[in-house]
Amino acid sequence: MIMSRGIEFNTSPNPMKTLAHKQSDAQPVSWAPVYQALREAIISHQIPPGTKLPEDELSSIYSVGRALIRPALQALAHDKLVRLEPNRGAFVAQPSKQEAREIFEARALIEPKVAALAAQVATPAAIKELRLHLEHEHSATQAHDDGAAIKLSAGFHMAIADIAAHSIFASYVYDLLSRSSLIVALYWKRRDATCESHAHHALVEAIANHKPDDAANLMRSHLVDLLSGLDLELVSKQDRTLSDMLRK
Amino acid sequence: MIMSRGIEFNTSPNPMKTLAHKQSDAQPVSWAPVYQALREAIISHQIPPGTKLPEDELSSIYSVGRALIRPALQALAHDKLVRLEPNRGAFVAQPSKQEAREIFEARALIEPKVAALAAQVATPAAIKELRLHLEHEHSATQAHDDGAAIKLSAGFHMAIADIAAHSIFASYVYDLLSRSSLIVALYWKRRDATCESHAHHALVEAIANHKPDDAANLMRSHLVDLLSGLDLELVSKQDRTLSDMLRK
DNA sequence: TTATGCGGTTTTGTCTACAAAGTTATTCCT
DNA sequence: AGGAATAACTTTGTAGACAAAACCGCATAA
Repeated sequence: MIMSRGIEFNTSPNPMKTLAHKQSDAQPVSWAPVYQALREAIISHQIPPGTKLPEDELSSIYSVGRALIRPALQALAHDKLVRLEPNRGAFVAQPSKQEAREIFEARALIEPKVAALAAQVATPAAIKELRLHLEHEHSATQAHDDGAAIKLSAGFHMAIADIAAHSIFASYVYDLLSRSSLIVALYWKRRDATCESHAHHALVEAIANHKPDDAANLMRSHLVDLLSGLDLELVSKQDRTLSDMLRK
Repeated sequence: MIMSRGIEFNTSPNPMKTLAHKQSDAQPVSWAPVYQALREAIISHQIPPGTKLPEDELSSIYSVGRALIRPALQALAHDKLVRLEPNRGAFVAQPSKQEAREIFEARALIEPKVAALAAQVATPAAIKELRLHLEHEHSATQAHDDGAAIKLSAGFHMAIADIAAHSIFASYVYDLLSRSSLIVALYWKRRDATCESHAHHALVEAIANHKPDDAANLMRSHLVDLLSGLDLELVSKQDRTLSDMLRK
């Protein structure tokens, strides 16, 4: 078993349990471990955007045949986490600034609605778990563990989507969050990530007190804050592709 | 070339042009013709929900190797149009009533926003095309061509999403519309589809006059109308799975 | 008569090999 | 010396074959 780069996966009976949060479209297929491992590695910034993902390299890393690598890459391509170029191979996606803006616009529409739903149906147990999540975030931020902080921040939003118990919205939130992770890797400019925890704290209170409107508004402003931490000033699409070509 | 069931596809340079409306995530891969043909067949109710899709049958129908069938089925599974059961095969998806409700809730959130966006940015050319679309719908309804009417009705919503020029929202609308097609196949109770064209007409006017709020409200009420045409009264999830087992 | 166990058949899952396309480096010509 | 064409190499795309799992029918026993 070759296990380089520190990427690991187990072949337990239910391989989808690998992730911290349950996957909305969990299909118990055999290439799931590869998919999950790669997805985790991309989302947690272990593999930077633009990295080439050669099939036989992955094949030897995970010690499975290429037949299991291909569907995993295809699934990641459908998630827009990798870009498949015919006869060229797979690369970790690099969302354009335009895409980044649109993703955050979509989040600004969907996540407030999800937060309101969560505030309506949250059980005491769910709220307790949410507070626990907040604790973890806080300790990760204090320990300056950037990787864990990023993952936990996304996990907080996923947890709210789980509470809302709406499979469609949840899958969209998962989709947008994973792509947001790529956006953060590319366009994050502010290094002081302290501003977030206060917003999360207020959100938990609104949800715990069953105030849907407050939760929605807090989520909306929180997303505006997040967006303001990105460097997305206008560049024309032509410039973007030109610089792409020059850089490459 | 074996072409049964009337399903056809061409292998033109850009196989994605087969569909009436451009696909948001158009990847110029070789299995695209199979994917498009199957997707079209499912959406247009040529293949009813629950139908098994054996790999080698599809392989002989489209006269391609199974290696091209598998990724196509996988992509359709990601779209939630087919369900992949390990070691069992692929089946056309059968959304539960719960899923159906959630899908229409998602549409009720996203499509009004998209309609408002379209009303803001619609060009005269786009409006003209929208009116043309309306004409086609009208003639299909008058000719009692149910299949065409269903497809054109969805096409109208897709056209609005195209005008809005927001790739994320557009892909979500496409996703929700294709799944709505399955829902209609399963749960449609009203056979008089005449009510729709008036709502579409009013929507076009709101978009043409650049009134985003009106467009959003019209879209919202239109979706409520559509939902009321479905038979989705409560059945407990336990009952649902039980009846599933009995029926199968 | 009904239920259970066994075996054949069908269908999916995976691997290996070959073909095609792309990329890179080298060489030759200007 | 610089640029273009060509050749070698690398990587992906596709087909075929084999193995494993599930399904169906039949026989046998309670």
